[in-house]
Amino acid sequence: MRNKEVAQKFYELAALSELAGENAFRVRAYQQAAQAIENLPFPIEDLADKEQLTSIKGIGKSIAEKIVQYLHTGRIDKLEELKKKVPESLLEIERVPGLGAKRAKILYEKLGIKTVEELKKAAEEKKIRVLPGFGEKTEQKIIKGLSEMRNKRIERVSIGIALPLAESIVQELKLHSPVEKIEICGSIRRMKPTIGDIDILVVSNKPEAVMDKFASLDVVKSIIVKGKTKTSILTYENLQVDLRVVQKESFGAAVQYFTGSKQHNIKIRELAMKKNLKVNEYGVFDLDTNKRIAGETEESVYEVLGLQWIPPEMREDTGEIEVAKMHKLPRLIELKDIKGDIHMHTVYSDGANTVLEMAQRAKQLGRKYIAISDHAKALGIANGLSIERYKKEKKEIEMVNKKLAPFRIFLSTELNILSDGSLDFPDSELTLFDICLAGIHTGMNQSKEKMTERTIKAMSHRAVRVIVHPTGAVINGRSGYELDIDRVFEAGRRFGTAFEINAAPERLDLNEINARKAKEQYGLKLEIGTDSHSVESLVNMRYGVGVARRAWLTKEDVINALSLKEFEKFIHKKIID
DNA sequence: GCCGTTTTCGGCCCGACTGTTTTCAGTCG
Repeated sequence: MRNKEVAQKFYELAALSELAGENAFRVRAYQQAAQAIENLPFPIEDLADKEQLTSIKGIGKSIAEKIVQYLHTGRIDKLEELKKKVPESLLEIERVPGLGAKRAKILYEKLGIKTVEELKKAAEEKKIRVLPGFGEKTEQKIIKGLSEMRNKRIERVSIGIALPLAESIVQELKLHSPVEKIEICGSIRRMKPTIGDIDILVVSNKPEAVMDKFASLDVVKSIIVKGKTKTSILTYENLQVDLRVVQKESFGAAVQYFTGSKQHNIKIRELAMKKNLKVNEYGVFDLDTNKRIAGETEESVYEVLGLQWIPPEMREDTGEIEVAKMHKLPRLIELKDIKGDIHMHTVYSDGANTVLEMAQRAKQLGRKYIAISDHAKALGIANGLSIERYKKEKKEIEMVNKKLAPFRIFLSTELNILSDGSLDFPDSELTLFDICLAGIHTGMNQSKEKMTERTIKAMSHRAVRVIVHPTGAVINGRSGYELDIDRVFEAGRRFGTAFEINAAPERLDLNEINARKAKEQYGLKLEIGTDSHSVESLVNMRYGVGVARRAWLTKEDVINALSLKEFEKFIHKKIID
């Protein structure tokens, strides 16, 4: 699958075209094509082979040709031409705050500046202020921007960090400042696995007091700007938090606007235009009368556009607007639909808490059942269990079950899919377990063919019901095993295997694209598990549910949303038949 | 360069802010 790689080329093409001063709409076309390719749920090579690239929205004849050329030859003529016209290193100059394509171009043409080093030198020698469209302030801003770039973080922050931080800020403001309404927006509200910055909206009759409180919170490392309607701060995690005060009658429109995604909002505004309406962060306006016709609530914004209210997690312009037009959006799974958590560890292997402690906390969180799935013996590093130790654990579970009934604990195991696809124990011994999970923990660098084969072989064991963290991807870390996910899903359909959405915020694997594909293209069931190694992580379920919602899943798609009774039926099915 | 329940040509999302101008371009989200 080369989608990411191809998309990258078109982002590059867009950026260089812009620097070369090409038609702005062509630049946008390249960007949109890049985004469309990035979000494809299947390899772009497949469509290229079938000569159906233009069936993708945003890809026409010209871009299709470029894709084909790139896939076959590894190059795009147009891109090479552009590179001759404008140095690639200008892309870095564009990233300096305050500079964009236009100014980078002027700097290059008038002063021959190609690198950030040259830029710094020219700014310090006061050579920039005399250029057309530049001035002393811009020059100062460049110098400041260059020094800030150096200590700026490069990666986005995990939602596991950003969401609790945002919640604590909201909590403080609610308790200690005069807020009437408050809402976390942006990518956090959409439950994206990684977050660039935090956006919070507030309605208040004393905005200054809210701003003052916000700017003096303990989490604030520095204040970026503090104005009447907007204050931006930097936290110690180097995360920017923007707080905006809006009018009550515009709150819904502002929440909609600042929730995004950008692509979703562009589509929304295009749709509005066709209806002779205008959507902005203040409301929806009739273009003839210039009157506001909606905006106090988010629902009203969607309603006047003839749309069903769209859950934030779906707002990525991947078809949600079209479905909302027909009022046929699925009823997405919610945290409260989750009845069990079947992936967690105890002190028996590498966990920090006992069976009883894990069970009590899970029960407190509203789960009706859990499965303890300690590591199996091949994972020595995690104190993996022998069959004898699992038998001991089983006795303990039986005792705790009596104590906590009707809450129910199942004995599970996280088996290792060994390098040849075999498991830690022979099938005859796997009957000890109520349900078996299996995952790859070693030999992650095998070829795509081998990784795919061993995963499928593991799935063929009748006791194995769930493949955990199926692609091995880690957020901001490794990108996942080489794996033919389509073959794995196809086999999953044959064997009745469920696939995990690992809810640990550093994993979130399957991701939304694969989870959605598993459901829509293969009709598979998913499992959402916290993979908890302590009682504290059991609350991570919400991140997994976030991914599930981004994948358009309903509670019917998720096995641990089954009631205790139904779940028991599920786990016995394969072993008995 | 793409696209069409008004269009195969003429459009293509919106507003704030800043700094540079003397009415606006560039950048940003």
